[in-house]
Amino acid sequence: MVGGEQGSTGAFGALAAERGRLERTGVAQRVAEVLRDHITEGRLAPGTRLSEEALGEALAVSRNTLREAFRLLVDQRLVVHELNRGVFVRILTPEDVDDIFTLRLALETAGVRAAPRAAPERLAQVRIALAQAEAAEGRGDWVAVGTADLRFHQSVAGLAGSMRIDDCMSRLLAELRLAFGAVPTAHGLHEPFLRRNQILAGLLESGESDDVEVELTRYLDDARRVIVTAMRAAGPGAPPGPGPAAVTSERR
Amino acid sequence: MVGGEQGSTGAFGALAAERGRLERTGVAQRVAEVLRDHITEGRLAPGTRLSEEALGEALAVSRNTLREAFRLLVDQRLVVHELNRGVFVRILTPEDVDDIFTLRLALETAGVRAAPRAAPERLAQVRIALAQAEAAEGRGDWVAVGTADLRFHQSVAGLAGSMRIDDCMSRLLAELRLAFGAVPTAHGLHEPFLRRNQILAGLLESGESDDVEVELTRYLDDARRVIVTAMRAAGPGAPPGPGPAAVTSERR
DNA sequence: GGCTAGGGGTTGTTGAACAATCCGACAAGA
DNA sequence: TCTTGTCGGATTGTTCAACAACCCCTAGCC
Repeated sequence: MVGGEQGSTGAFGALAAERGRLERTGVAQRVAEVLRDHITEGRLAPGTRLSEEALGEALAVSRNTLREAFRLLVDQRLVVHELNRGVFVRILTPEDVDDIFTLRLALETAGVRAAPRAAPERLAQVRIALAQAEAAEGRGDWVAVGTADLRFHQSVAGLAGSMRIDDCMSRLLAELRLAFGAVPTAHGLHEPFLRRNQILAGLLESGESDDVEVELTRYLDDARRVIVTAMRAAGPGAPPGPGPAAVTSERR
Repeated sequence: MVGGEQGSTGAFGALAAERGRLERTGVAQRVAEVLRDHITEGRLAPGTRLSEEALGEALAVSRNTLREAFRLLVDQRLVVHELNRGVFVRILTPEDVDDIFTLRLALETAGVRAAPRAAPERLAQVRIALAQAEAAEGRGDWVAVGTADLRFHQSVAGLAGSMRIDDCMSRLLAELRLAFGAVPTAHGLHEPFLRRNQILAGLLESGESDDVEVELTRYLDDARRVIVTAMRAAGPGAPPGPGPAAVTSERR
């Protein structure tokens, strides 16, 4: 997430890929990660207010550090900041989901278009994600299927070989996770899309660029529709997660 | 930039659109704007180190507020933050420019694809930007031509009608401005691309979707090549701007 | 020459304080 | 009853000062 490397891969190019892991993180970044996990896992319901004082005490960090963490989360669109009112866990509207899928289509299309010229590692990533999804399906672990599904699409966009596209995409998918709180993670929801992921992958390997594109467009269109209708059905005011968050108060 | 409105336009729907204007801005945001302008106009050369102490004194804001502003600039990728080392004005490598154009192609392609279904205001924006560029050309104001050119492409991507695509795109173009410091703003540079903007617009109006796409691809490919070669020619260590920045020290 | 230890300077983090702002509640008036 | 004005509590915005942690550079050592 830091991003500003100007690369000079020395003789240890293989190690260079691991750079990001030892990138030392300040307290603020770690706080942001904790909050991000809580949000994307639905433990902090959308609309929840994140009080500086309460959270600062709960996490044992100063207000200033917490505010720094908030800025990172605002950057990822997981929370919104309103002047003199504080920060709130983002509420995704159906219109947001619509918008997200528009951008998603653009990014993934860029990926499949570049597929014939893509680096072998990138294609491998696609296969790996698909395999993970299938394995999770075998175990009946549907939340893992969901994760693998996101990773699959992340790597499809990754075929473009562009750092910025990767970035955009992961940001987008994190945001999309916010909507998953509204749609129950069920068998029937993921199963058909897993099949279509396999179809997509197959088309990708066979190099039928145009076919992949039309299938991808249909795929995303259907997925969008499923999520939007699920959101509309669940309706506002009914975030299904059991709300154990005592640290924070609701939005008005 | 705040973004989290969930609309309930009452009887004053017309006014609701103006909401964003009274969105008050904190000191940090204004500081960030000042710095952004200085950077994009080349008054702060890439690689310049932005010392918290020096800048805080120069702008008469506290270190904490300044750090808040830095976060916003990091978000826009205009500066990079290195832990325990500080923030530096971003140095764009040719690889970065390459990457930027990959994403740019994806976004603008999304725009032209949606052109047939685009809202009339969006199409109007394209025409306006083009007209502005032509007017600036008539005046011989080549920096204005450059600005209008960016706005033109921004509105092309805008045809997709997606808030997030607009966002991505403006972010991208701000970043691209960083590279413009390395390429002299000259007649010969902009003039051919202005012509091709006109061609693009013409194709857009006539609805020849496929033709627009291939022309756009060629266009961006050429533009990328021009900028990259210009950067390579200027080479590292020769940022052409006269460096009046006494507030800050160079990077090592 | 190459390596280690130390020092100067910068950033990271904290805590406290005050000002600005928002929100809800209460009261006064039509 | 409904609207409007005003007040007070609570939260955020901003600043300041201090210390710890860290990086880079240099001096000295082998």
